Amino acid sequence: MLYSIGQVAEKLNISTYTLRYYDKEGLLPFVDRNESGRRVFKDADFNYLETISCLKEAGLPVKKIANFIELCLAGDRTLDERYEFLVEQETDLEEKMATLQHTLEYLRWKKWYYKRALAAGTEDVNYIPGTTETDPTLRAKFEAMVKEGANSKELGSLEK
Amino acid sequence: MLYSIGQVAEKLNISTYTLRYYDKEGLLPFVDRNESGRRVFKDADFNYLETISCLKEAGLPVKKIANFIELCLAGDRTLDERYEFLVEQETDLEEKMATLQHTLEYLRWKKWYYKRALAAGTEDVNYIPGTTETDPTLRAKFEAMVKEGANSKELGSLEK
DNA sequence: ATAAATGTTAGAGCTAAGTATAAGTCAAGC
DNA sequence: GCTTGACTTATACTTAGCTCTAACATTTAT
Repeated sequence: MLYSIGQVAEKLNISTYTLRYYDKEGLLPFVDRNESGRRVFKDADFNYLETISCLKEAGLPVKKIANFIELCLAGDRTLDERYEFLVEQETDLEEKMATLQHTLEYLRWKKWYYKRALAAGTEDVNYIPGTTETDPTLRAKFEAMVKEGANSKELGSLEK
Repeated sequence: MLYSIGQVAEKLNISTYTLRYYDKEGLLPFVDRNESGRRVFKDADFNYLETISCLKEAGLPVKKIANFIELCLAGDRTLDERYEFLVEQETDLEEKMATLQHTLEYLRWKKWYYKRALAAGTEDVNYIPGTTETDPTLRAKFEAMVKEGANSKELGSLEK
């Protein structure tokens, strides 16, 4: 089964512009051309396209992805390099997810903060009396509540 | 306690250029100026700066963050809007983390794929014999191995 | 009191990742 | 045989988020 650039674009939900851009940047050296110079994608190419999409999702710049694809086409002598590359990406992504987890916890704490303020009708309930600074004991209270109430009614009341 | 733009930049590990850029984009309307027009940050501002950094971490564009900061300065009448904003960001981030989890799983699968290839000295062990296409039963084998071997020696052998 | 450091603004420049345009080629349907 | 639509290349434009420069002011240390 063979595919034109337009068909691939549609399948992957990206534009033909993007695909040509990727090709120019060296992400698609495996794509064949027909007699009149048009790109012809084959089924096997979708494996590469999946890898490209995954590495993009992981946040890698196009040049690094091009690099990896190059290694893939270079044959068995680059197997170890490819493995090390993946180990590195795994580590980076794990770190990224850990910081996103902290970000998420911050958002939840702020949600709780505003829920409290909404209940009182004013943000003042979260401030040190007489100031406009957040009561520094408040976050600890929130954390305690999350900890004990995980999966219970306590947490349920945090949700919508 | 008061801080110059340079001191804040150092604390936050960002450049003064970036801070001025943020100010220009409306992220820092709470920052005061002294008689000669220089920015003067106060302790209370670090709460906002923490929020800004969190929202950046979550991947929000600068304009949306400026929007939220504006709501914060508008007083209690925007409490509900701020709460809804946070709910939306929480949802978006949860979705983002779910797709990153898939990405991570793909990276681990590929790591396993290359570990197999390395052990054999050639990628051919992963192909349908005679072709250059990946054996389609392979990923299921990997998934099964992950599932049963979670936290055991099986998984340990996947690591370095 | 003078040099060095730090600040100010306006505006130019840079990088990444597309996105669009122009001018042309090619294959299919009427 | 001619129009339509999908393709080709090269090149220009766009957006986001900085990053830097220039020209000038102010503050700090010697």
